[in-house]
Amino acid sequence: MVPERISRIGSHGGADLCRRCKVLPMCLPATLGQAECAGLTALIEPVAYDSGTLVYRDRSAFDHLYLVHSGALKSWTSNVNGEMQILGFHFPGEMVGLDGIASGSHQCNLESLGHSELCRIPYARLGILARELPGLQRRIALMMGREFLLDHEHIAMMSARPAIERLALFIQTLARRTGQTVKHPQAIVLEMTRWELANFLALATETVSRLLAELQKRKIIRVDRRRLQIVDMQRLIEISGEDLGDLPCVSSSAAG
Amino acid sequence: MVPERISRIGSHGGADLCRRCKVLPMCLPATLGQAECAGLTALIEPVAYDSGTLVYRDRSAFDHLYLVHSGALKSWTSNVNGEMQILGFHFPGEMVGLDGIASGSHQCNLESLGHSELCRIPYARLGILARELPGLQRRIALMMGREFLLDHEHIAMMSARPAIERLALFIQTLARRTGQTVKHPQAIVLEMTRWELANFLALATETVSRLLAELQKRKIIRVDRRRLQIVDMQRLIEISGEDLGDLPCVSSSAAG
DNA sequence: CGAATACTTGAGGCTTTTCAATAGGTGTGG
DNA sequence: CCACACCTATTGAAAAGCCTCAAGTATTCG
Repeated sequence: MVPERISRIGSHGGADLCRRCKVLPMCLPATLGQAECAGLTALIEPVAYDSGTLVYRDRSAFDHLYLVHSGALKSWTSNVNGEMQILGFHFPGEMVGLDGIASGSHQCNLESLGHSELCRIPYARLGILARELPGLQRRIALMMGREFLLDHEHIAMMSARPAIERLALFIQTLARRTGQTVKHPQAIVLEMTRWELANFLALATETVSRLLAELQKRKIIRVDRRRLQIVDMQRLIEISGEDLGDLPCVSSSAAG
Repeated sequence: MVPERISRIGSHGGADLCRRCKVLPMCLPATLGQAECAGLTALIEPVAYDSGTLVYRDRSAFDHLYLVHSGALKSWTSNVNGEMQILGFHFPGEMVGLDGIASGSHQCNLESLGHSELCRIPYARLGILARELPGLQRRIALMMGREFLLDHEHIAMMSARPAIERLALFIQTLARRTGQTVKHPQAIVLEMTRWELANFLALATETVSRLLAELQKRKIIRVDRRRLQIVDMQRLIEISGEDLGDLPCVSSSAAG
């Protein structure tokens, strides 16, 4: 039932790991100077996970934080009946593992959806380094702050009461987090199954399927299996009743 | 519509502010030594807010973090239709204001439910102090980590599909966060209205009212206006389908 | 190519919402 | 102190939305 943990050294790597990285602008070292960046890079261990494998397990010891380099992941817990509850999806540039900080052990499972690459950072050493590098300290706080906002978006999304509003909000957040521009929306790849999407939104898979079909019929999106294209962003925003602003904390706006 | 901001110097205060504080074991300085604690205390400004007043406003500048000393608060945003969406309730010992870290401006409103007292801490100076005091640095991370867990609990709660499960989970979390013991449950005071509770759980107020009545009829709780007494914790856990463990990060278990 | 999995579509039923009316509680002013 | 207004909470009946069950189609993987 529970997938085996499989990790291996990721293909990304090297001394200037971060400075070459394509997600640098939205990642932890975004605004760091060369020296600070080098200090951080020295801590990073690239790791990779195949579809369905666990990066960490609920109740396992918390030793590392992770930055998503490529791919997508889900974090989940199971209740007493053994039913999976998906707590969040995680995309490149985002920080993962924060659920372990409070108690010293992880409070959920982190599982790779497709193949994904992450940067693993020893938490204790990161804290020590942050004391020497104020820029890094600020940046860590910013990244954590962004995770709060993502959780709050999730909460707001689940509160949207007509199910189609929930779905419309999800598509918006997905577009932002996978780096879509509002003007020229590219095809989004849904890394998760309909079941996972439904679980995330607290809906039935059949409902998700039906509502995706309806949005397509109304020419707001085009959807074909895992490919999703936003056709009419304006109407998508109208349906969702909320225009999510830009994601904070990417390099251009990361002055704080 | 939006309440005026009213703040005044809180009645709690003094040089050994924290060391006398009744919520110390679950608060930021819980495990700090005397010197560290003194450094932190020097930064703290006690403030108090009356029912319905705002501690901070959506989009206002982020300069301070807060620790709840007494009372209870809600954080909320409004969507394009002007409808309030409650993102969380906040109780003594908890850290508030984290929504401002990522962008440098708050992303929601923080409003006092009843009368409440908070400890206001300048964020920039806290960061500087944390660099000198590793114990404080760890403690800040722990407190933030706890807020992640609370958000995840909220998400899991909203995913519980029969509404009565959601309500049962809420009552459990409320009992924990207001310092109830499992063995001798005291009367809990619901600081929020039924409307606010319903909004938080993404339910209709009428549904909340009906389900509270049902839980009472089944002799699992006793409820009278804002007073709520848990009668049968075991069955409450059975209904909710989840036994929430102890809240991490209180002083006894805050070694990490 | 066959089996297993993922997705779609339809029909009926049930939970929750909505609408509406009533009861209870709180605060103000006479 | 009581009457009144206002707000909050409760309760009922009807409607709607979403879920469950069920069948069928498509896709992936061995």
